[in-house]
Amino acid sequence: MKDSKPQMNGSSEDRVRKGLWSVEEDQMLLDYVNTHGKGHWNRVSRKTGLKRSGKSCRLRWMNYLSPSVKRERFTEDEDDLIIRLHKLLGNRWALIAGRVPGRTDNQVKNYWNTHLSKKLDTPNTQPAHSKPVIMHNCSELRSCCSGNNLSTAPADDQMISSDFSSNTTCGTKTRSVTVPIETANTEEEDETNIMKESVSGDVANRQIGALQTSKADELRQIETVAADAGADDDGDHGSCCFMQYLDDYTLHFVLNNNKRNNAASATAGM
DNA sequence: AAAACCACCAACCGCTCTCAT
DNA sequence: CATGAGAGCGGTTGGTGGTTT
Ligand SMILES: [Mg+2]
Repeated sequence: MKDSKPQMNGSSEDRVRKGLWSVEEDQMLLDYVNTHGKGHWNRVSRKTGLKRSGKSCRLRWMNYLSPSVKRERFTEDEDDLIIRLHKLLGNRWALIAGRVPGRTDNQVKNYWNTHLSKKLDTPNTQPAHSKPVIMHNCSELRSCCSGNNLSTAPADDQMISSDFSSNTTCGTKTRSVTVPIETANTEEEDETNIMKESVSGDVANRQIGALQTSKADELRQIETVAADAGADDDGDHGSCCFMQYLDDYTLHFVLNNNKRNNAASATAGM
C-alpha cells in the first residue's frame, strides 16, 4: 500500500495517523462528508475506519478537500488584496481570508509568511506628508491583568504587546476617525462592517501631546483613558487609536463591552 | 555522488470561543 | 453558575523537494 511515512506517534502506531494525507485517506474523508455531511468530525474515525483525529479531519476538509478551496496559484490581485487587508487587520488571518474568496486562513497565513511579508520588507511605505496615525487594536485590553497566563510564558508585559505588531499606518484626518474594532460576531464579518461599526459603548478622548515612547507607558495611558470611557476592572474590551493633528495627538478610546444582550448596563455596582 | 542547505507550506499544537445542558 | 464537546484561531514545526556545496 501507500505506506508513505506519515503515521507516527510514539508507540502504538495503530491509534492515530499524523502528517500528510494520502489520497486514500482523502477519499475516505470525502466519502464520509458526502454521505454524512460536514461537522462532527470526531465521528469520522468511528464511522469509517480512518485513523485520524477529528481535528485533523476538520482541518483537511476546510483547507483542502472542500470544493470551495482554491488550489491554484495566488494572483496579483489576491496579493494586493491580502496586503491591504493585512495592513488593516494585522495577523487576523481568518478575518482576512473571509474577504479573499476561495482562500483559507491557513493559506493566507502561509502565503503571507513565505512570500508577501518579505516582499514588503522595504519599509518604504510611509506617507511622507501627514505622519501616520498609529492604530492599536486594543481589543485584548481586558483592563488590568487577570493574570492566568499559561505555564510557558513569563506573564509580564504580554497584555497588548502582540497587538502592537498590528500597528497600522494610514493617513487620516482628526475628525471622525473610525477604528477597527472587534465586532461581536454578527454572522457576517465584513471589511466594511469592521471599519464603520463600533458596536456600542462609551467613548473617551484625551489630548496627549506627544506619543509615549514605551509600550508600558502607552499602556498606562490607554488604561486611564479606558477608565474615562467607563471600563471597569474586569473583562472589559475596547479599542483605541491615536489621532494626529499637527504635532498633537489625541487618544481616542471606544469601550466595547462584550455583552450584546442588554443595552441596559450591568454596571449597577460601581 | 552525497551531504548540507534552504524554501515552502500542510499540518500540528495549545489555546479560546460558543453553545447546549 | 458549571461542564464539556465541537468549532475555530494563529503561531510554529517538520517533512519534502529543490538547490548549492
Ligand atoms: Mg476565504
